[in-house]
Amino acid sequence: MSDPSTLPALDPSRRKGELTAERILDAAETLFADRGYAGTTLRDVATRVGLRIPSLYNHFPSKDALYAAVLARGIGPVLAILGEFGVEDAQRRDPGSVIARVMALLQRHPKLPRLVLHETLAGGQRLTPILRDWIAPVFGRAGEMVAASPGSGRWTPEQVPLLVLAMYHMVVGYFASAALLADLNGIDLLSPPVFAQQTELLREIVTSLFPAETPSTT
Amino acid sequence: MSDPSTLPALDPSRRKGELTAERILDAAETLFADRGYAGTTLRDVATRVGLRIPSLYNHFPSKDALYAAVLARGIGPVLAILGEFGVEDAQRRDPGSVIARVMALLQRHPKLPRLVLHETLAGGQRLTPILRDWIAPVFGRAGEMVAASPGSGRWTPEQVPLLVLAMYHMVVGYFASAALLADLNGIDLLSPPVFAQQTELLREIVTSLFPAETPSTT
Amino acid sequence: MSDPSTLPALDPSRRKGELTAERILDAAETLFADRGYAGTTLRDVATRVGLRIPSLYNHFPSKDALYAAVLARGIGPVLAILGEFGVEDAQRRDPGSVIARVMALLQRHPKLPRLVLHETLAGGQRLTPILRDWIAPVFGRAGEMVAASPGSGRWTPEQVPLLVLAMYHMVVGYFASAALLADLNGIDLLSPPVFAQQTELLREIVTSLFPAETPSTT
Amino acid sequence: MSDPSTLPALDPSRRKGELTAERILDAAETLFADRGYAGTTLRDVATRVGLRIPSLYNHFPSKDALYAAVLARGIGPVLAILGEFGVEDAQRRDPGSVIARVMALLQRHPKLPRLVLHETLAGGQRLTPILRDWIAPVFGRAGEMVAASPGSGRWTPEQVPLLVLAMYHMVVGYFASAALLADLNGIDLLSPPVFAQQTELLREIVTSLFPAETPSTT
DNA sequence: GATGAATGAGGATTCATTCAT
DNA sequence: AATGAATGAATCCTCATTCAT
Repeated sequence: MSDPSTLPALDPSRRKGELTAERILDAAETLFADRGYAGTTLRDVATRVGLRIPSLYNHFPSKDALYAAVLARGIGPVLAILGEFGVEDAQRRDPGSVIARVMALLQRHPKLPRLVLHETLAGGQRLTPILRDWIAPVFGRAGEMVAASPGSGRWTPEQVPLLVLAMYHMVVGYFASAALLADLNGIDLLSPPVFAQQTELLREIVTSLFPAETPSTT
Repeated sequence: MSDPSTLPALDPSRRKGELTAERILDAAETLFADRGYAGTTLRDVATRVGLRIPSLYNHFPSKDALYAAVLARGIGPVLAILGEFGVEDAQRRDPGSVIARVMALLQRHPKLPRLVLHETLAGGQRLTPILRDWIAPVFGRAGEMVAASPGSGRWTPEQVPLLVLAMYHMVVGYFASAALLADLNGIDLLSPPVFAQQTELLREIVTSLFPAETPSTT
Repeated sequence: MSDPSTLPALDPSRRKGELTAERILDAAETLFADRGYAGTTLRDVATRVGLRIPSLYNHFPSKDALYAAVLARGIGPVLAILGEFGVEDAQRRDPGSVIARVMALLQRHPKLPRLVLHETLAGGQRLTPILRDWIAPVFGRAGEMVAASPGSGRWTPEQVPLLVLAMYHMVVGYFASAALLADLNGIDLLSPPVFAQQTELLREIVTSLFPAETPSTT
Repeated sequence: MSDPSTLPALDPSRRKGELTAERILDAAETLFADRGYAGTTLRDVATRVGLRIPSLYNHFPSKDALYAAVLARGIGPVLAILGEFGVEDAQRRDPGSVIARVMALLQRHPKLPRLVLHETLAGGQRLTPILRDWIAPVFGRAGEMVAASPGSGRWTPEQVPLLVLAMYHMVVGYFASAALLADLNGIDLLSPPVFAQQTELLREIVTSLFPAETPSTT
């Protein structure tokens, strides 16, 4: 994200300001993901960035705006990528690969699920528009993918949205529980081996739910 | 939860006192579940109960204690019931029925999952002991049940905890998303028909994952 | 204002609270009159009362509300008294006595003119409604009084409001300048002798403007 | 005030610089007159000029200095002109013409009275020296003029300063109330017709107070 | 058991100012 | 001359808590 070498020489002063904004976003993302909106203090953010509180206001006009920016920066790219498959993948024989790719994507944005979950618990009051505009379509497309999947014959149309939701929860909840399990059992869910195991598990679960071979007998 | 009709005529003053504590717990439970610990204010609680803030201190010594009491009151009965099956049910042929019963149990305590999820997201810092003492054993027992299930041959021992976790997330996440979906799509996940559908779906999913009859052929 | 001896024994606790509120109003009145709204800080008010800032919020919900209360408490009684004459006095032969009585009234509320003047300078933005409801009628009545005065034949109907305004400014401005002149020349405009002189002057001025005996010839 | 058209072609860069300072003074004058010192923010000033805050510091070393400059620029010319008459006019038969000329002068500097009034209310603490040096002499000269006026026989020497003050307040208060009345009644006191009426009214009032013809009969 | 009053600590935000660019 | 960034101080206000009543 902050890779100066790849960028053509910008006006250095602007560059610096943008970097600071990015660092603020990084700090805020972590804190919001950990503690939620109410539990996060601008003092925490500032301290983490190595600034004084008023300096934050040189980059974001309010705590709310900072939160929105964190969400936008986090959700945007993920949804963009999410939007890419779905068209082609619905036709594939392997729905399990989709969930594996989602996991891989989220592995690079592990704070996002917690961020979204905080919002979800709060009823999305603060940023319902963002959620409405961004998440709803993804759920819709996911439903279409499920419906188009080979093994979807098992499920009634009414079940499809709930099925998507359940898979969503399996994925998102995994990230949500990571911190707690690390604290409780010393197991780091986000460590590569465990993560690979989880991905494999999800793939198997999906495969179970969409038994691709079923139509072969027909 | 606060069901005065079932109580025999108590000494009115004492009963009133208990009722007040109960009413505070009710209000706090709702608010903590909705907004988390940091997002909930004693003012909110007091207003919801129809008291002034200092009165809360006649019943609970601090906000933290109130939170702990809410968690204890919420988690306790559920875990108690959860503890009952497991022994017998592990022997049964139908792991799906277990999850159905959990759903039925949580339907009567719908705020509990959100409460726990808030804690989970926060890393359980505030009340790790409660979680350690209460939740960890349940997970352990659930793992044993899964391992003892007829269809468990599919899963390696390493996968079992992750499998339990995934099912846990499917259940808990469902309650967590209820408020948001109600707000977003107008769908009330907690309405009886949808809830029944979800329960049935989970049962089918579990059945898929533990194909009880399959091994009969082997 | 705070005269406990005349009041029947109230519930002491309530009494105390009301006294505190009154003391806050006193302090705020002085400060708002001296420095205006923006120039007055709650810290100043609290310090002057001998409280900490948050305690102010036990009595007034916001700085704005405190300001409104100060204005209401200050303007209310004055306007009430102002409203009393006008009916009868319009019939009198001596318009100068009215202004003398206004001066006597304001002598007991010397901060009020400065308070109102601050508002006036600010365009009354903050409390236009109060001004509209309270001051406008007084001006209207004053205009009627002027029009009904014996010597009013000199003035055209269009001049009457401007005449009222000019007299208003003579009165109000006197109080506004008091602090400055005390500071600059050491003259205390509010000292009884000077004040009596000013009252007499105003009476003469008004008498000049409404030469009561003139109509006798007509 | 900032009338570029009358200026011969200056060195553009220098001219632009001066213009910027002038524009800052214009903006600040309006804001200080409207909201007083405490109620005016450098952000407001900068926004109104179309600059960022730090740029103001290229032209004025502090908010206080800016305020002083506004006052100096506003008061200076007016006092200069005010100083011109007095000598000659004291001899004239028509004291009403003096006040008419003051009004005409202030019509071109309508913010000045409000600026001064803000200072007056604040006790002149901030800029007492300016007031002492500039305003006191004017009052003194005005007193001399009044004493030298034909109709001054009515007034005792002790009354003269108070009389001057009262007339001062009639004039200054008129400008102070302009904004409020515009807001309240939609009457624009500064519109030419109303202003002419007010000037005429003041002339009549002064004439009443100094009945020039009186000595003729004796 | 309930509450008005008081308060230390801390919340987000604004302000005037400085400095490097 | 203009400005983005940074900041100490102070703004209004809220919070959890205590205490006397």
